Amino acid sequence: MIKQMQKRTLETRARLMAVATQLVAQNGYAALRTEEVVQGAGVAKGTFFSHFKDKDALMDLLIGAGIDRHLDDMAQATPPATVEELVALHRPLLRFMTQERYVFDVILRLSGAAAVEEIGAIATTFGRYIDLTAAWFRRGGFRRDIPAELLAEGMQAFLTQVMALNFCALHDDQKMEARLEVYFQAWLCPKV
Amino acid sequence: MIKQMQKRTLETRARLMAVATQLVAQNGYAALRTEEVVQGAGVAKGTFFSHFKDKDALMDLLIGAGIDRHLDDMAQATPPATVEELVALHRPLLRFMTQERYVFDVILRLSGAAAVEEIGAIATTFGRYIDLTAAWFRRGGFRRDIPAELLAEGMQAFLTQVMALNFCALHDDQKMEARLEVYFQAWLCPKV
DNA sequence: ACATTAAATTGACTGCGGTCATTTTAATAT
DNA sequence: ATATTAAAATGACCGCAGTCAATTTAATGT
Repeated sequence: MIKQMQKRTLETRARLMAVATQLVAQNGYAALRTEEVVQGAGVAKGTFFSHFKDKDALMDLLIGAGIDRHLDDMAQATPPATVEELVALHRPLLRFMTQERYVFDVILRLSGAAAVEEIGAIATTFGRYIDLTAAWFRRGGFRRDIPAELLAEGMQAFLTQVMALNFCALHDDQKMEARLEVYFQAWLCPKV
Repeated sequence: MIKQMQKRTLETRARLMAVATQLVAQNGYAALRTEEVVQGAGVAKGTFFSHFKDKDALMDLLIGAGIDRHLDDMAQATPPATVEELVALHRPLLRFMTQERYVFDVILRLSGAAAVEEIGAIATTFGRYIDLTAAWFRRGGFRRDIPAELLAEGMQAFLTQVMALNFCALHDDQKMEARLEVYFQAWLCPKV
């Protein structure tokens, strides 16, 4: 049966993922070594790369899952009516994405799919983010002279900007959120 | 004399830079190998790393110089009065920054200084970009409800966004500029 | 049972960035 | 001239991601 072979494959992959998740929980993302993962899973180095294109592909899944959890929470919450609420809703996501410089780098690198066919986990979450925030804007309460999708894309741009600036000097959550609020205000509620 | 020692140091560094520049002109940024650079300069591997913290530090200088050349041109040009002119002014810079995926990655990684003390070449050019565009906005012609500096920072955010999206699917300058115009219009000339 | 075949796994090997104890160079003191 | 000393240069070495020809596993045909 083909099922059998697939089963072995899936088991190995699940084992690799489980070990990787465990190691990340222990030592963080940047410290993850493929060598440790394969040792923990009891397979050879090459097996790792027959399951994942490269280390980034694994990170894409791990970090993408993390982002997804936060988007779930955001989708669950009541839609924000003010910029303050909007910023507050972003806090956990922001914290997750900037927990390590390495994590942010990976997100930046993988936030756009390399090709149309193979859209990665992180790139998918960015699409989700656009959909989610666009839905908020369609409910009204913010500027209406441009499409909600465009508003959402701008959010993404400013989110990235704020996180990038955050790594410039000293890591300071307070500053990050303050800056985000300024950007969001200017983008979502222009007073011309 | 202390001068003598400094001279040797400067000569070696200049030789490394010259060889690196030459190699990049030949094969592009991503293909540069430190091994080739030191061989071309006639020094040992370790010498490279006593002159540059890491490979990124060299790239910072090379790419930073490239960006600076384009900023020189932009500063020379007559200040843009419309969004179309603004986008047109960005064309060469945009082309340079997206000539290689690797170049864009390096720019993203180094656009924020890691620490306050050591602001790199690329990070400096981003400061220059803010100053330049802020000066344009202070002349008027665009929205005035927020500080020119903030407007400029938004430009940077959208510029990054457009370049990132550019690497998502097929590389297409036309689309990149079109998208940039939409963003700039919405950011600089809100019609609320 | 046995042969065939395709997928899954293996691990020695490569490429390349980066390190560091050691050696060389050259400026200054005696 | 010679000793001293600090900077500069050296290159063997390391860590780690990623490769690939060879081997094992397991499903299918006869």
